[in-house]
Amino acid sequence: MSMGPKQAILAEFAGVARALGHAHRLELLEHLGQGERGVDALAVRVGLSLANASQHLQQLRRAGLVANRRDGKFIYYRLADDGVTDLLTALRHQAERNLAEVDRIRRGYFAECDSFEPVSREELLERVEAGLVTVLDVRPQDEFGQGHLPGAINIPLGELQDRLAELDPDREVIAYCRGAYCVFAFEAVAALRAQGRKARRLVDGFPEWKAAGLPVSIESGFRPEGIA
Amino acid sequence: MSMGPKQAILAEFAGVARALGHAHRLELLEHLGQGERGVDALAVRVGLSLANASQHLQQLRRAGLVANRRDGKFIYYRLADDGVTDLLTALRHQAERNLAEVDRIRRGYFAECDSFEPVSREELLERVEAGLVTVLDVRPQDEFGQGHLPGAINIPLGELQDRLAELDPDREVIAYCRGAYCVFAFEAVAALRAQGRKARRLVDGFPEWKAAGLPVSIESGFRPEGIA
DNA sequence: TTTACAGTCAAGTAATCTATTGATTGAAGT
DNA sequence: ACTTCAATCAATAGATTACTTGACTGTAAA
Repeated sequence: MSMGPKQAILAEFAGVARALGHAHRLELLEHLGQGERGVDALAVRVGLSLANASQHLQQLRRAGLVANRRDGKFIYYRLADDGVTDLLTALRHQAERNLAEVDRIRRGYFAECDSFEPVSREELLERVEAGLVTVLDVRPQDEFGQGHLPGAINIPLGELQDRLAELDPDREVIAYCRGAYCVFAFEAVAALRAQGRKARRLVDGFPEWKAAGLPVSIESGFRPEGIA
Repeated sequence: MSMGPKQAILAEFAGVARALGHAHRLELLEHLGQGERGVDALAVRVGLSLANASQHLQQLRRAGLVANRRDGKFIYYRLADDGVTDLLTALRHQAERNLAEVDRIRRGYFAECDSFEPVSREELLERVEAGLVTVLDVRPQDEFGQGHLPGAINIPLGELQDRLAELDPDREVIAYCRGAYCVFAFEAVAALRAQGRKARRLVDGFPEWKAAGLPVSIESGFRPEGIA
């Protein structure tokens, strides 16, 4: 049952990959990409029982993908480092390139919203510099508070209809949310276009922006817990 | 039991990750990184039964990580694209950064050989330009034939002692093999240093070189099958 | 101290994954 | 047609994983 050093190391790598091998854990990682959170908040957002979420989080911790800290009676989990987002991005790109099934699901659900090319990070930076666009963060308020694109306006998706007045009608809106497959930005763009506004979405979300080393704003005095 | 588009897509991503979640499959991918191979050759090299290797390869194919083609009665598998190597590299880096266990195994087995800093791809290119080093490929002959670094000399590890005369004693040797955890390069460097030669190893192996878009030489008329 | 709550642990069942065995398919050669 | 060989398929037993339930630990507040 013994094996060489290479097999031992490959077994460790395989352990990391297996930790990524469950949709619930990927969704937990997506939420952790927004900032650190308590177990209960994660469980609610991902739709898991508390015990189940706890166990998935511990698998991620054993694989070195997340870390945690205790503060009072809460335990906050966070991504181990920005490299985790890079690994998730590599996984996503691989799946998008070579899995017909992913493409089929994308086309089925996201077809109409996706008909306008998403905006790259570089293009967004240029157009913000030039003062041509409004950057719109459609995530819940607390996620916005833990970090967001500089100069972005936060209007959670549910409030968008009521707060349209806050957006300059003459400027194009570029919306973003949690990541490439978070539906918030898709729906926000669809809603804005239905109102006759010019709107596109950023190609991916906040965690990828941060992992790319681009500047991030944080509200002073944010509360890590609490659902807005 | 139904779920939204995001969950469906995350489940696909998880499937790709799960395909990477077994040491044998990672080793198969490492071998496929050298070039395409038949099922039997892979099974022998990785030490699996034919049926078992076949089934692992089919899992990799379902996940879109490898592709295959039939030629006569042989079926040749290959990596789906160079992005697979990128994903494997991202996985390796993540594990190296955050898993103490990987570090422990490295130290235990590779300590003495690793005491000299590995050479980066950039440094190798510079020193080859300047004519300062001999590049040594210690993989089996057939893997060399399917693609190797330009100007590299191929001496499989087992023949190194007998063919020392082919290496200029006054030039430093930079050895490489299949990848960062392939032991061939470690052992070649150790053997050369034991002979009083100057020798270091390239930081990783041939697949990473190729995936980085650097130039690759291929022997004309190579035979994909056959163990040297 | 007691109570309350966040989170973990332990145990059990159902489902999934792994590796082996032997049968089967598909292409070549006789 | 028959044989041969590469590879896949099918069926199985044993191991691992997922989710639930209920008990337990650690911290804070009454």
